[in-house]
Amino acid sequence: MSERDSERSVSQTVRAQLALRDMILSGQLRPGERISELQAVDITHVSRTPVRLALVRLEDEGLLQAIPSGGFMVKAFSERDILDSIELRGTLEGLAARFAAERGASARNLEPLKECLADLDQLVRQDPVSEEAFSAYVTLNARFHALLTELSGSAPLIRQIDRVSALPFASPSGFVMAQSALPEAHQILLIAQDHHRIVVDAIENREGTRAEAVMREHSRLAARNLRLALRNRTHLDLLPALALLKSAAD
Amino acid sequence: MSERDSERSVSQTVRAQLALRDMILSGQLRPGERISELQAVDITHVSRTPVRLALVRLEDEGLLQAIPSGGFMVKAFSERDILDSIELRGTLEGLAARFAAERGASARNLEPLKECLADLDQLVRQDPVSEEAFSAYVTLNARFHALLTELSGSAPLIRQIDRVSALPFASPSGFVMAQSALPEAHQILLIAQDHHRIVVDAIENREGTRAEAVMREHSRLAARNLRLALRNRTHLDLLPALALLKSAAD
DNA sequence: TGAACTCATTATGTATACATATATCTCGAT
DNA sequence: ATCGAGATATATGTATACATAATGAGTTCA
Repeated sequence: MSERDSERSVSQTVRAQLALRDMILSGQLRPGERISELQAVDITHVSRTPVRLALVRLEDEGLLQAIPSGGFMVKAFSERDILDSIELRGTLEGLAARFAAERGASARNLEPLKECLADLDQLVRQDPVSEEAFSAYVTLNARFHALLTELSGSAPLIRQIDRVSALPFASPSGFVMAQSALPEAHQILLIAQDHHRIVVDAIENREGTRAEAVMREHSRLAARNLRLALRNRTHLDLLPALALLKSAAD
Repeated sequence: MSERDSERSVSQTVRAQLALRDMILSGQLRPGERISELQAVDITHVSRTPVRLALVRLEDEGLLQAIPSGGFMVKAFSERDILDSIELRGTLEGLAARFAAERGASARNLEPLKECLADLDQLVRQDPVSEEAFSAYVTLNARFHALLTELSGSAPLIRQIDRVSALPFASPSGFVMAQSALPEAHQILLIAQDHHRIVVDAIENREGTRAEAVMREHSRLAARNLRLALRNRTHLDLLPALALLKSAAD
């Protein structure tokens, strides 16, 4: 019921944006495919005006690409693009961690991050990590990264990180679920959590360079997960984001 | 004449975007001020539909801020925001330089960058740098940074750098003209050019870390210029970008 | 057979009318 | 005098009609 309420209260523009985004990420609209406004109108059942705004928003979200002669097409990403986006996020989160450290995040501001860290600890402790635990991990992990980003205290940086993380395959939790299907799952989780711990410690001790380096390395776990997932091509269904991957067959 | 042609050929949306951007950067629309669609219609003489698109574009350009209840206001930046944006650009350009170095930019791709470097050398050699030389420097400097960014070969990274550099005070050439009025002008120019030379050298020798570090430091010259310009409050008129600065008086 | 041109179709660009939400100002009551 | 309610004005949200540009199919000519 609350969903129907929110559906009613939300603007047509947002509704269209959500619907189109879903179709792109689920692969119903394929990379390279042109997406005309009228087609989008049919899909979303809203008129051209909000549809057009939704398309523009999806463009700067990075999911669509403007066609020079007008209109939009679904953006296609190479594996390299994805890896670069991950490295990019790592670099920005590294900067955020450095800012937090150098500027002396107050104990009060560090508190939520530490709580989040403790919650994550509890999850990671289980040896065979249950499916639900993985799902909870994804949520908490996202929260940890969001808190860390906030801790930088830099609005321009927060903005950029949010923009990069909007691409599902570049987001901090983008490949965690895929990882759950891997034999190395628990091991990677332990390493990731160790990174989390180190970063908080470094920030607390004002070790900017250390905090930065660790966050950079941390993001490379996502790259590792991606490569592993692509190799054992099982469970790719856990990665809707890969619908955007340029297939080599094309 | 060509200007009139281009004015005619360009879409109303772009025209509105340009007009509004000018007014924001020139300070005719002040930070914090709400900018209603009808007001924008009056200013730009185009109808609400393209005006609205222009406003959305200016929002993700970073010049406007969405108001929760709808509409937009001119974004206000603190001095800290500006400094952070510069550091952010430096970090991203550093990553671009590292990519270029690690991935082995080919001699053929390095050529244009080296030419640009040589052109800059000639300008910098003059001791009292003329006004025109400064202006030429701005152009060439922008070109150098663009070429370097391209050299990373990473579309996602290029995109991000372009986004950051869209803010006038974060762009590589944002404070060069202001610098021209300073007594330290020539000295800073020499240092900047030395950075340029080192970065090219590092890329050529595949020294990724060195290239990255130098580009980071390079961006801090802009921060230095900003501080100097704000201190000797003369020649602030050379910095239209500062129209966006939150005044302490407010 | 292939290249180019024409015309029909379909796309986007723009303006505007209408609907709805939000802010403001006045007036009245406490 | 201050607070609150209601009306008025003004904002944005949405739909749609019309204008214009791009696209593609079919045909004709070299």
